[in-house]
Amino acid sequence: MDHTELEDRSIPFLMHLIVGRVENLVNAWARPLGLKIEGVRVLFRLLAADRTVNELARLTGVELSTLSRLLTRMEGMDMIARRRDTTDGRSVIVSLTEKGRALALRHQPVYFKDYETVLMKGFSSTEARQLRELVVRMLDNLENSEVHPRSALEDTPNRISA
Amino acid sequence: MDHTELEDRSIPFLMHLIVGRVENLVNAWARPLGLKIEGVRVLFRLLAADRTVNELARLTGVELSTLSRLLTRMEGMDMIARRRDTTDGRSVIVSLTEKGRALALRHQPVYFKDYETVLMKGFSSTEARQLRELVVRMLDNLENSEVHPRSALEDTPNRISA
DNA sequence: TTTCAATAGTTGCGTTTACAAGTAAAAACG
DNA sequence: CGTTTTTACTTGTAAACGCAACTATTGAAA
Repeated sequence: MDHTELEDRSIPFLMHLIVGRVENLVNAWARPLGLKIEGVRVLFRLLAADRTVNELARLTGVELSTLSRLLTRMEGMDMIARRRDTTDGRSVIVSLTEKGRALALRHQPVYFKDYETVLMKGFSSTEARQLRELVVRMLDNLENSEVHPRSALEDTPNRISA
Repeated sequence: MDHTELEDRSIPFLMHLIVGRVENLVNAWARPLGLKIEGVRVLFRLLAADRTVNELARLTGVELSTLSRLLTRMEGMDMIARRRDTTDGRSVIVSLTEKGRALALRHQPVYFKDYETVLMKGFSSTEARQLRELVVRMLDNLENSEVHPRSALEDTPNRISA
């Protein structure tokens, strides 16, 4: 697709396209492992430390119920293990199995570099730095603006039937 | 969530978070209309011109079968109409109904501005321009790099059982 | 032509998703 | 303490997703 054809050149839409394509690439890459991008994120995240399900959800951006079922699958593939926290019986601690750790260790170094490399090909180090800064600020904006844009209804004088 | 906690500050992941949050906001905004973000995109896109299903898919980034079913729903809500192309019997031309056009016209001006405004709050015009340029270049990189990063399997000396 | 291939769109189907409801443990309250 | 609320996670359910298979039309090949 030639994006120059796109009339909608808004930042959110362009970013949507970029993210979608990266996810497709990563999903294809991770298919032989039986994972999709969320699973890959979980795997790599657990390299740094064991995590509760809640922490994992927060850190990977995966919805909680989705994550719970993903963990069940990854458990079945012997990549991760769940154990109940002994000090807080509500929490479940997720950790890598030996197999999961080997997998993560083997692929992590390549993974992050590869995708950022493709994405930011031809970027000067200054541009790369600027981009990262701007992206972080956008995320800040989203999190600090508790005030949502007005809804389609508030915006609408006469009610539209669903 | 405080993104400063995130260890993974890679551009793809940060963009993933941003896009996800924007989609949630837009979905909430569009719920009273019976639409989600893809439907909103279709609606606004059709303001400029009638389109075939294929064109719409390409222009909105929605997968074809998903789009087909979305169109059926939007047809049921009397927002769009489908008619077969008389010059090419394979194509279906999608257009706005009167109701759909009114809806799109009412909301479009507000919509784009609102979300870009939230996202890029506090950005100087220079920063905004830089961001747009960098984003477009990332999209270019994805589309020109036909060479995918090597797959997890090629990368893996000993095969991992699925 | 007749046949074969390519394009456009829809639908069948198994998987995944997200919201909400459910279970269970801990914390807060009185 | 007993009661209520909050927190952590899982599961039920209906809807949505994407791949692949299918139908139909057009284009190319021989």
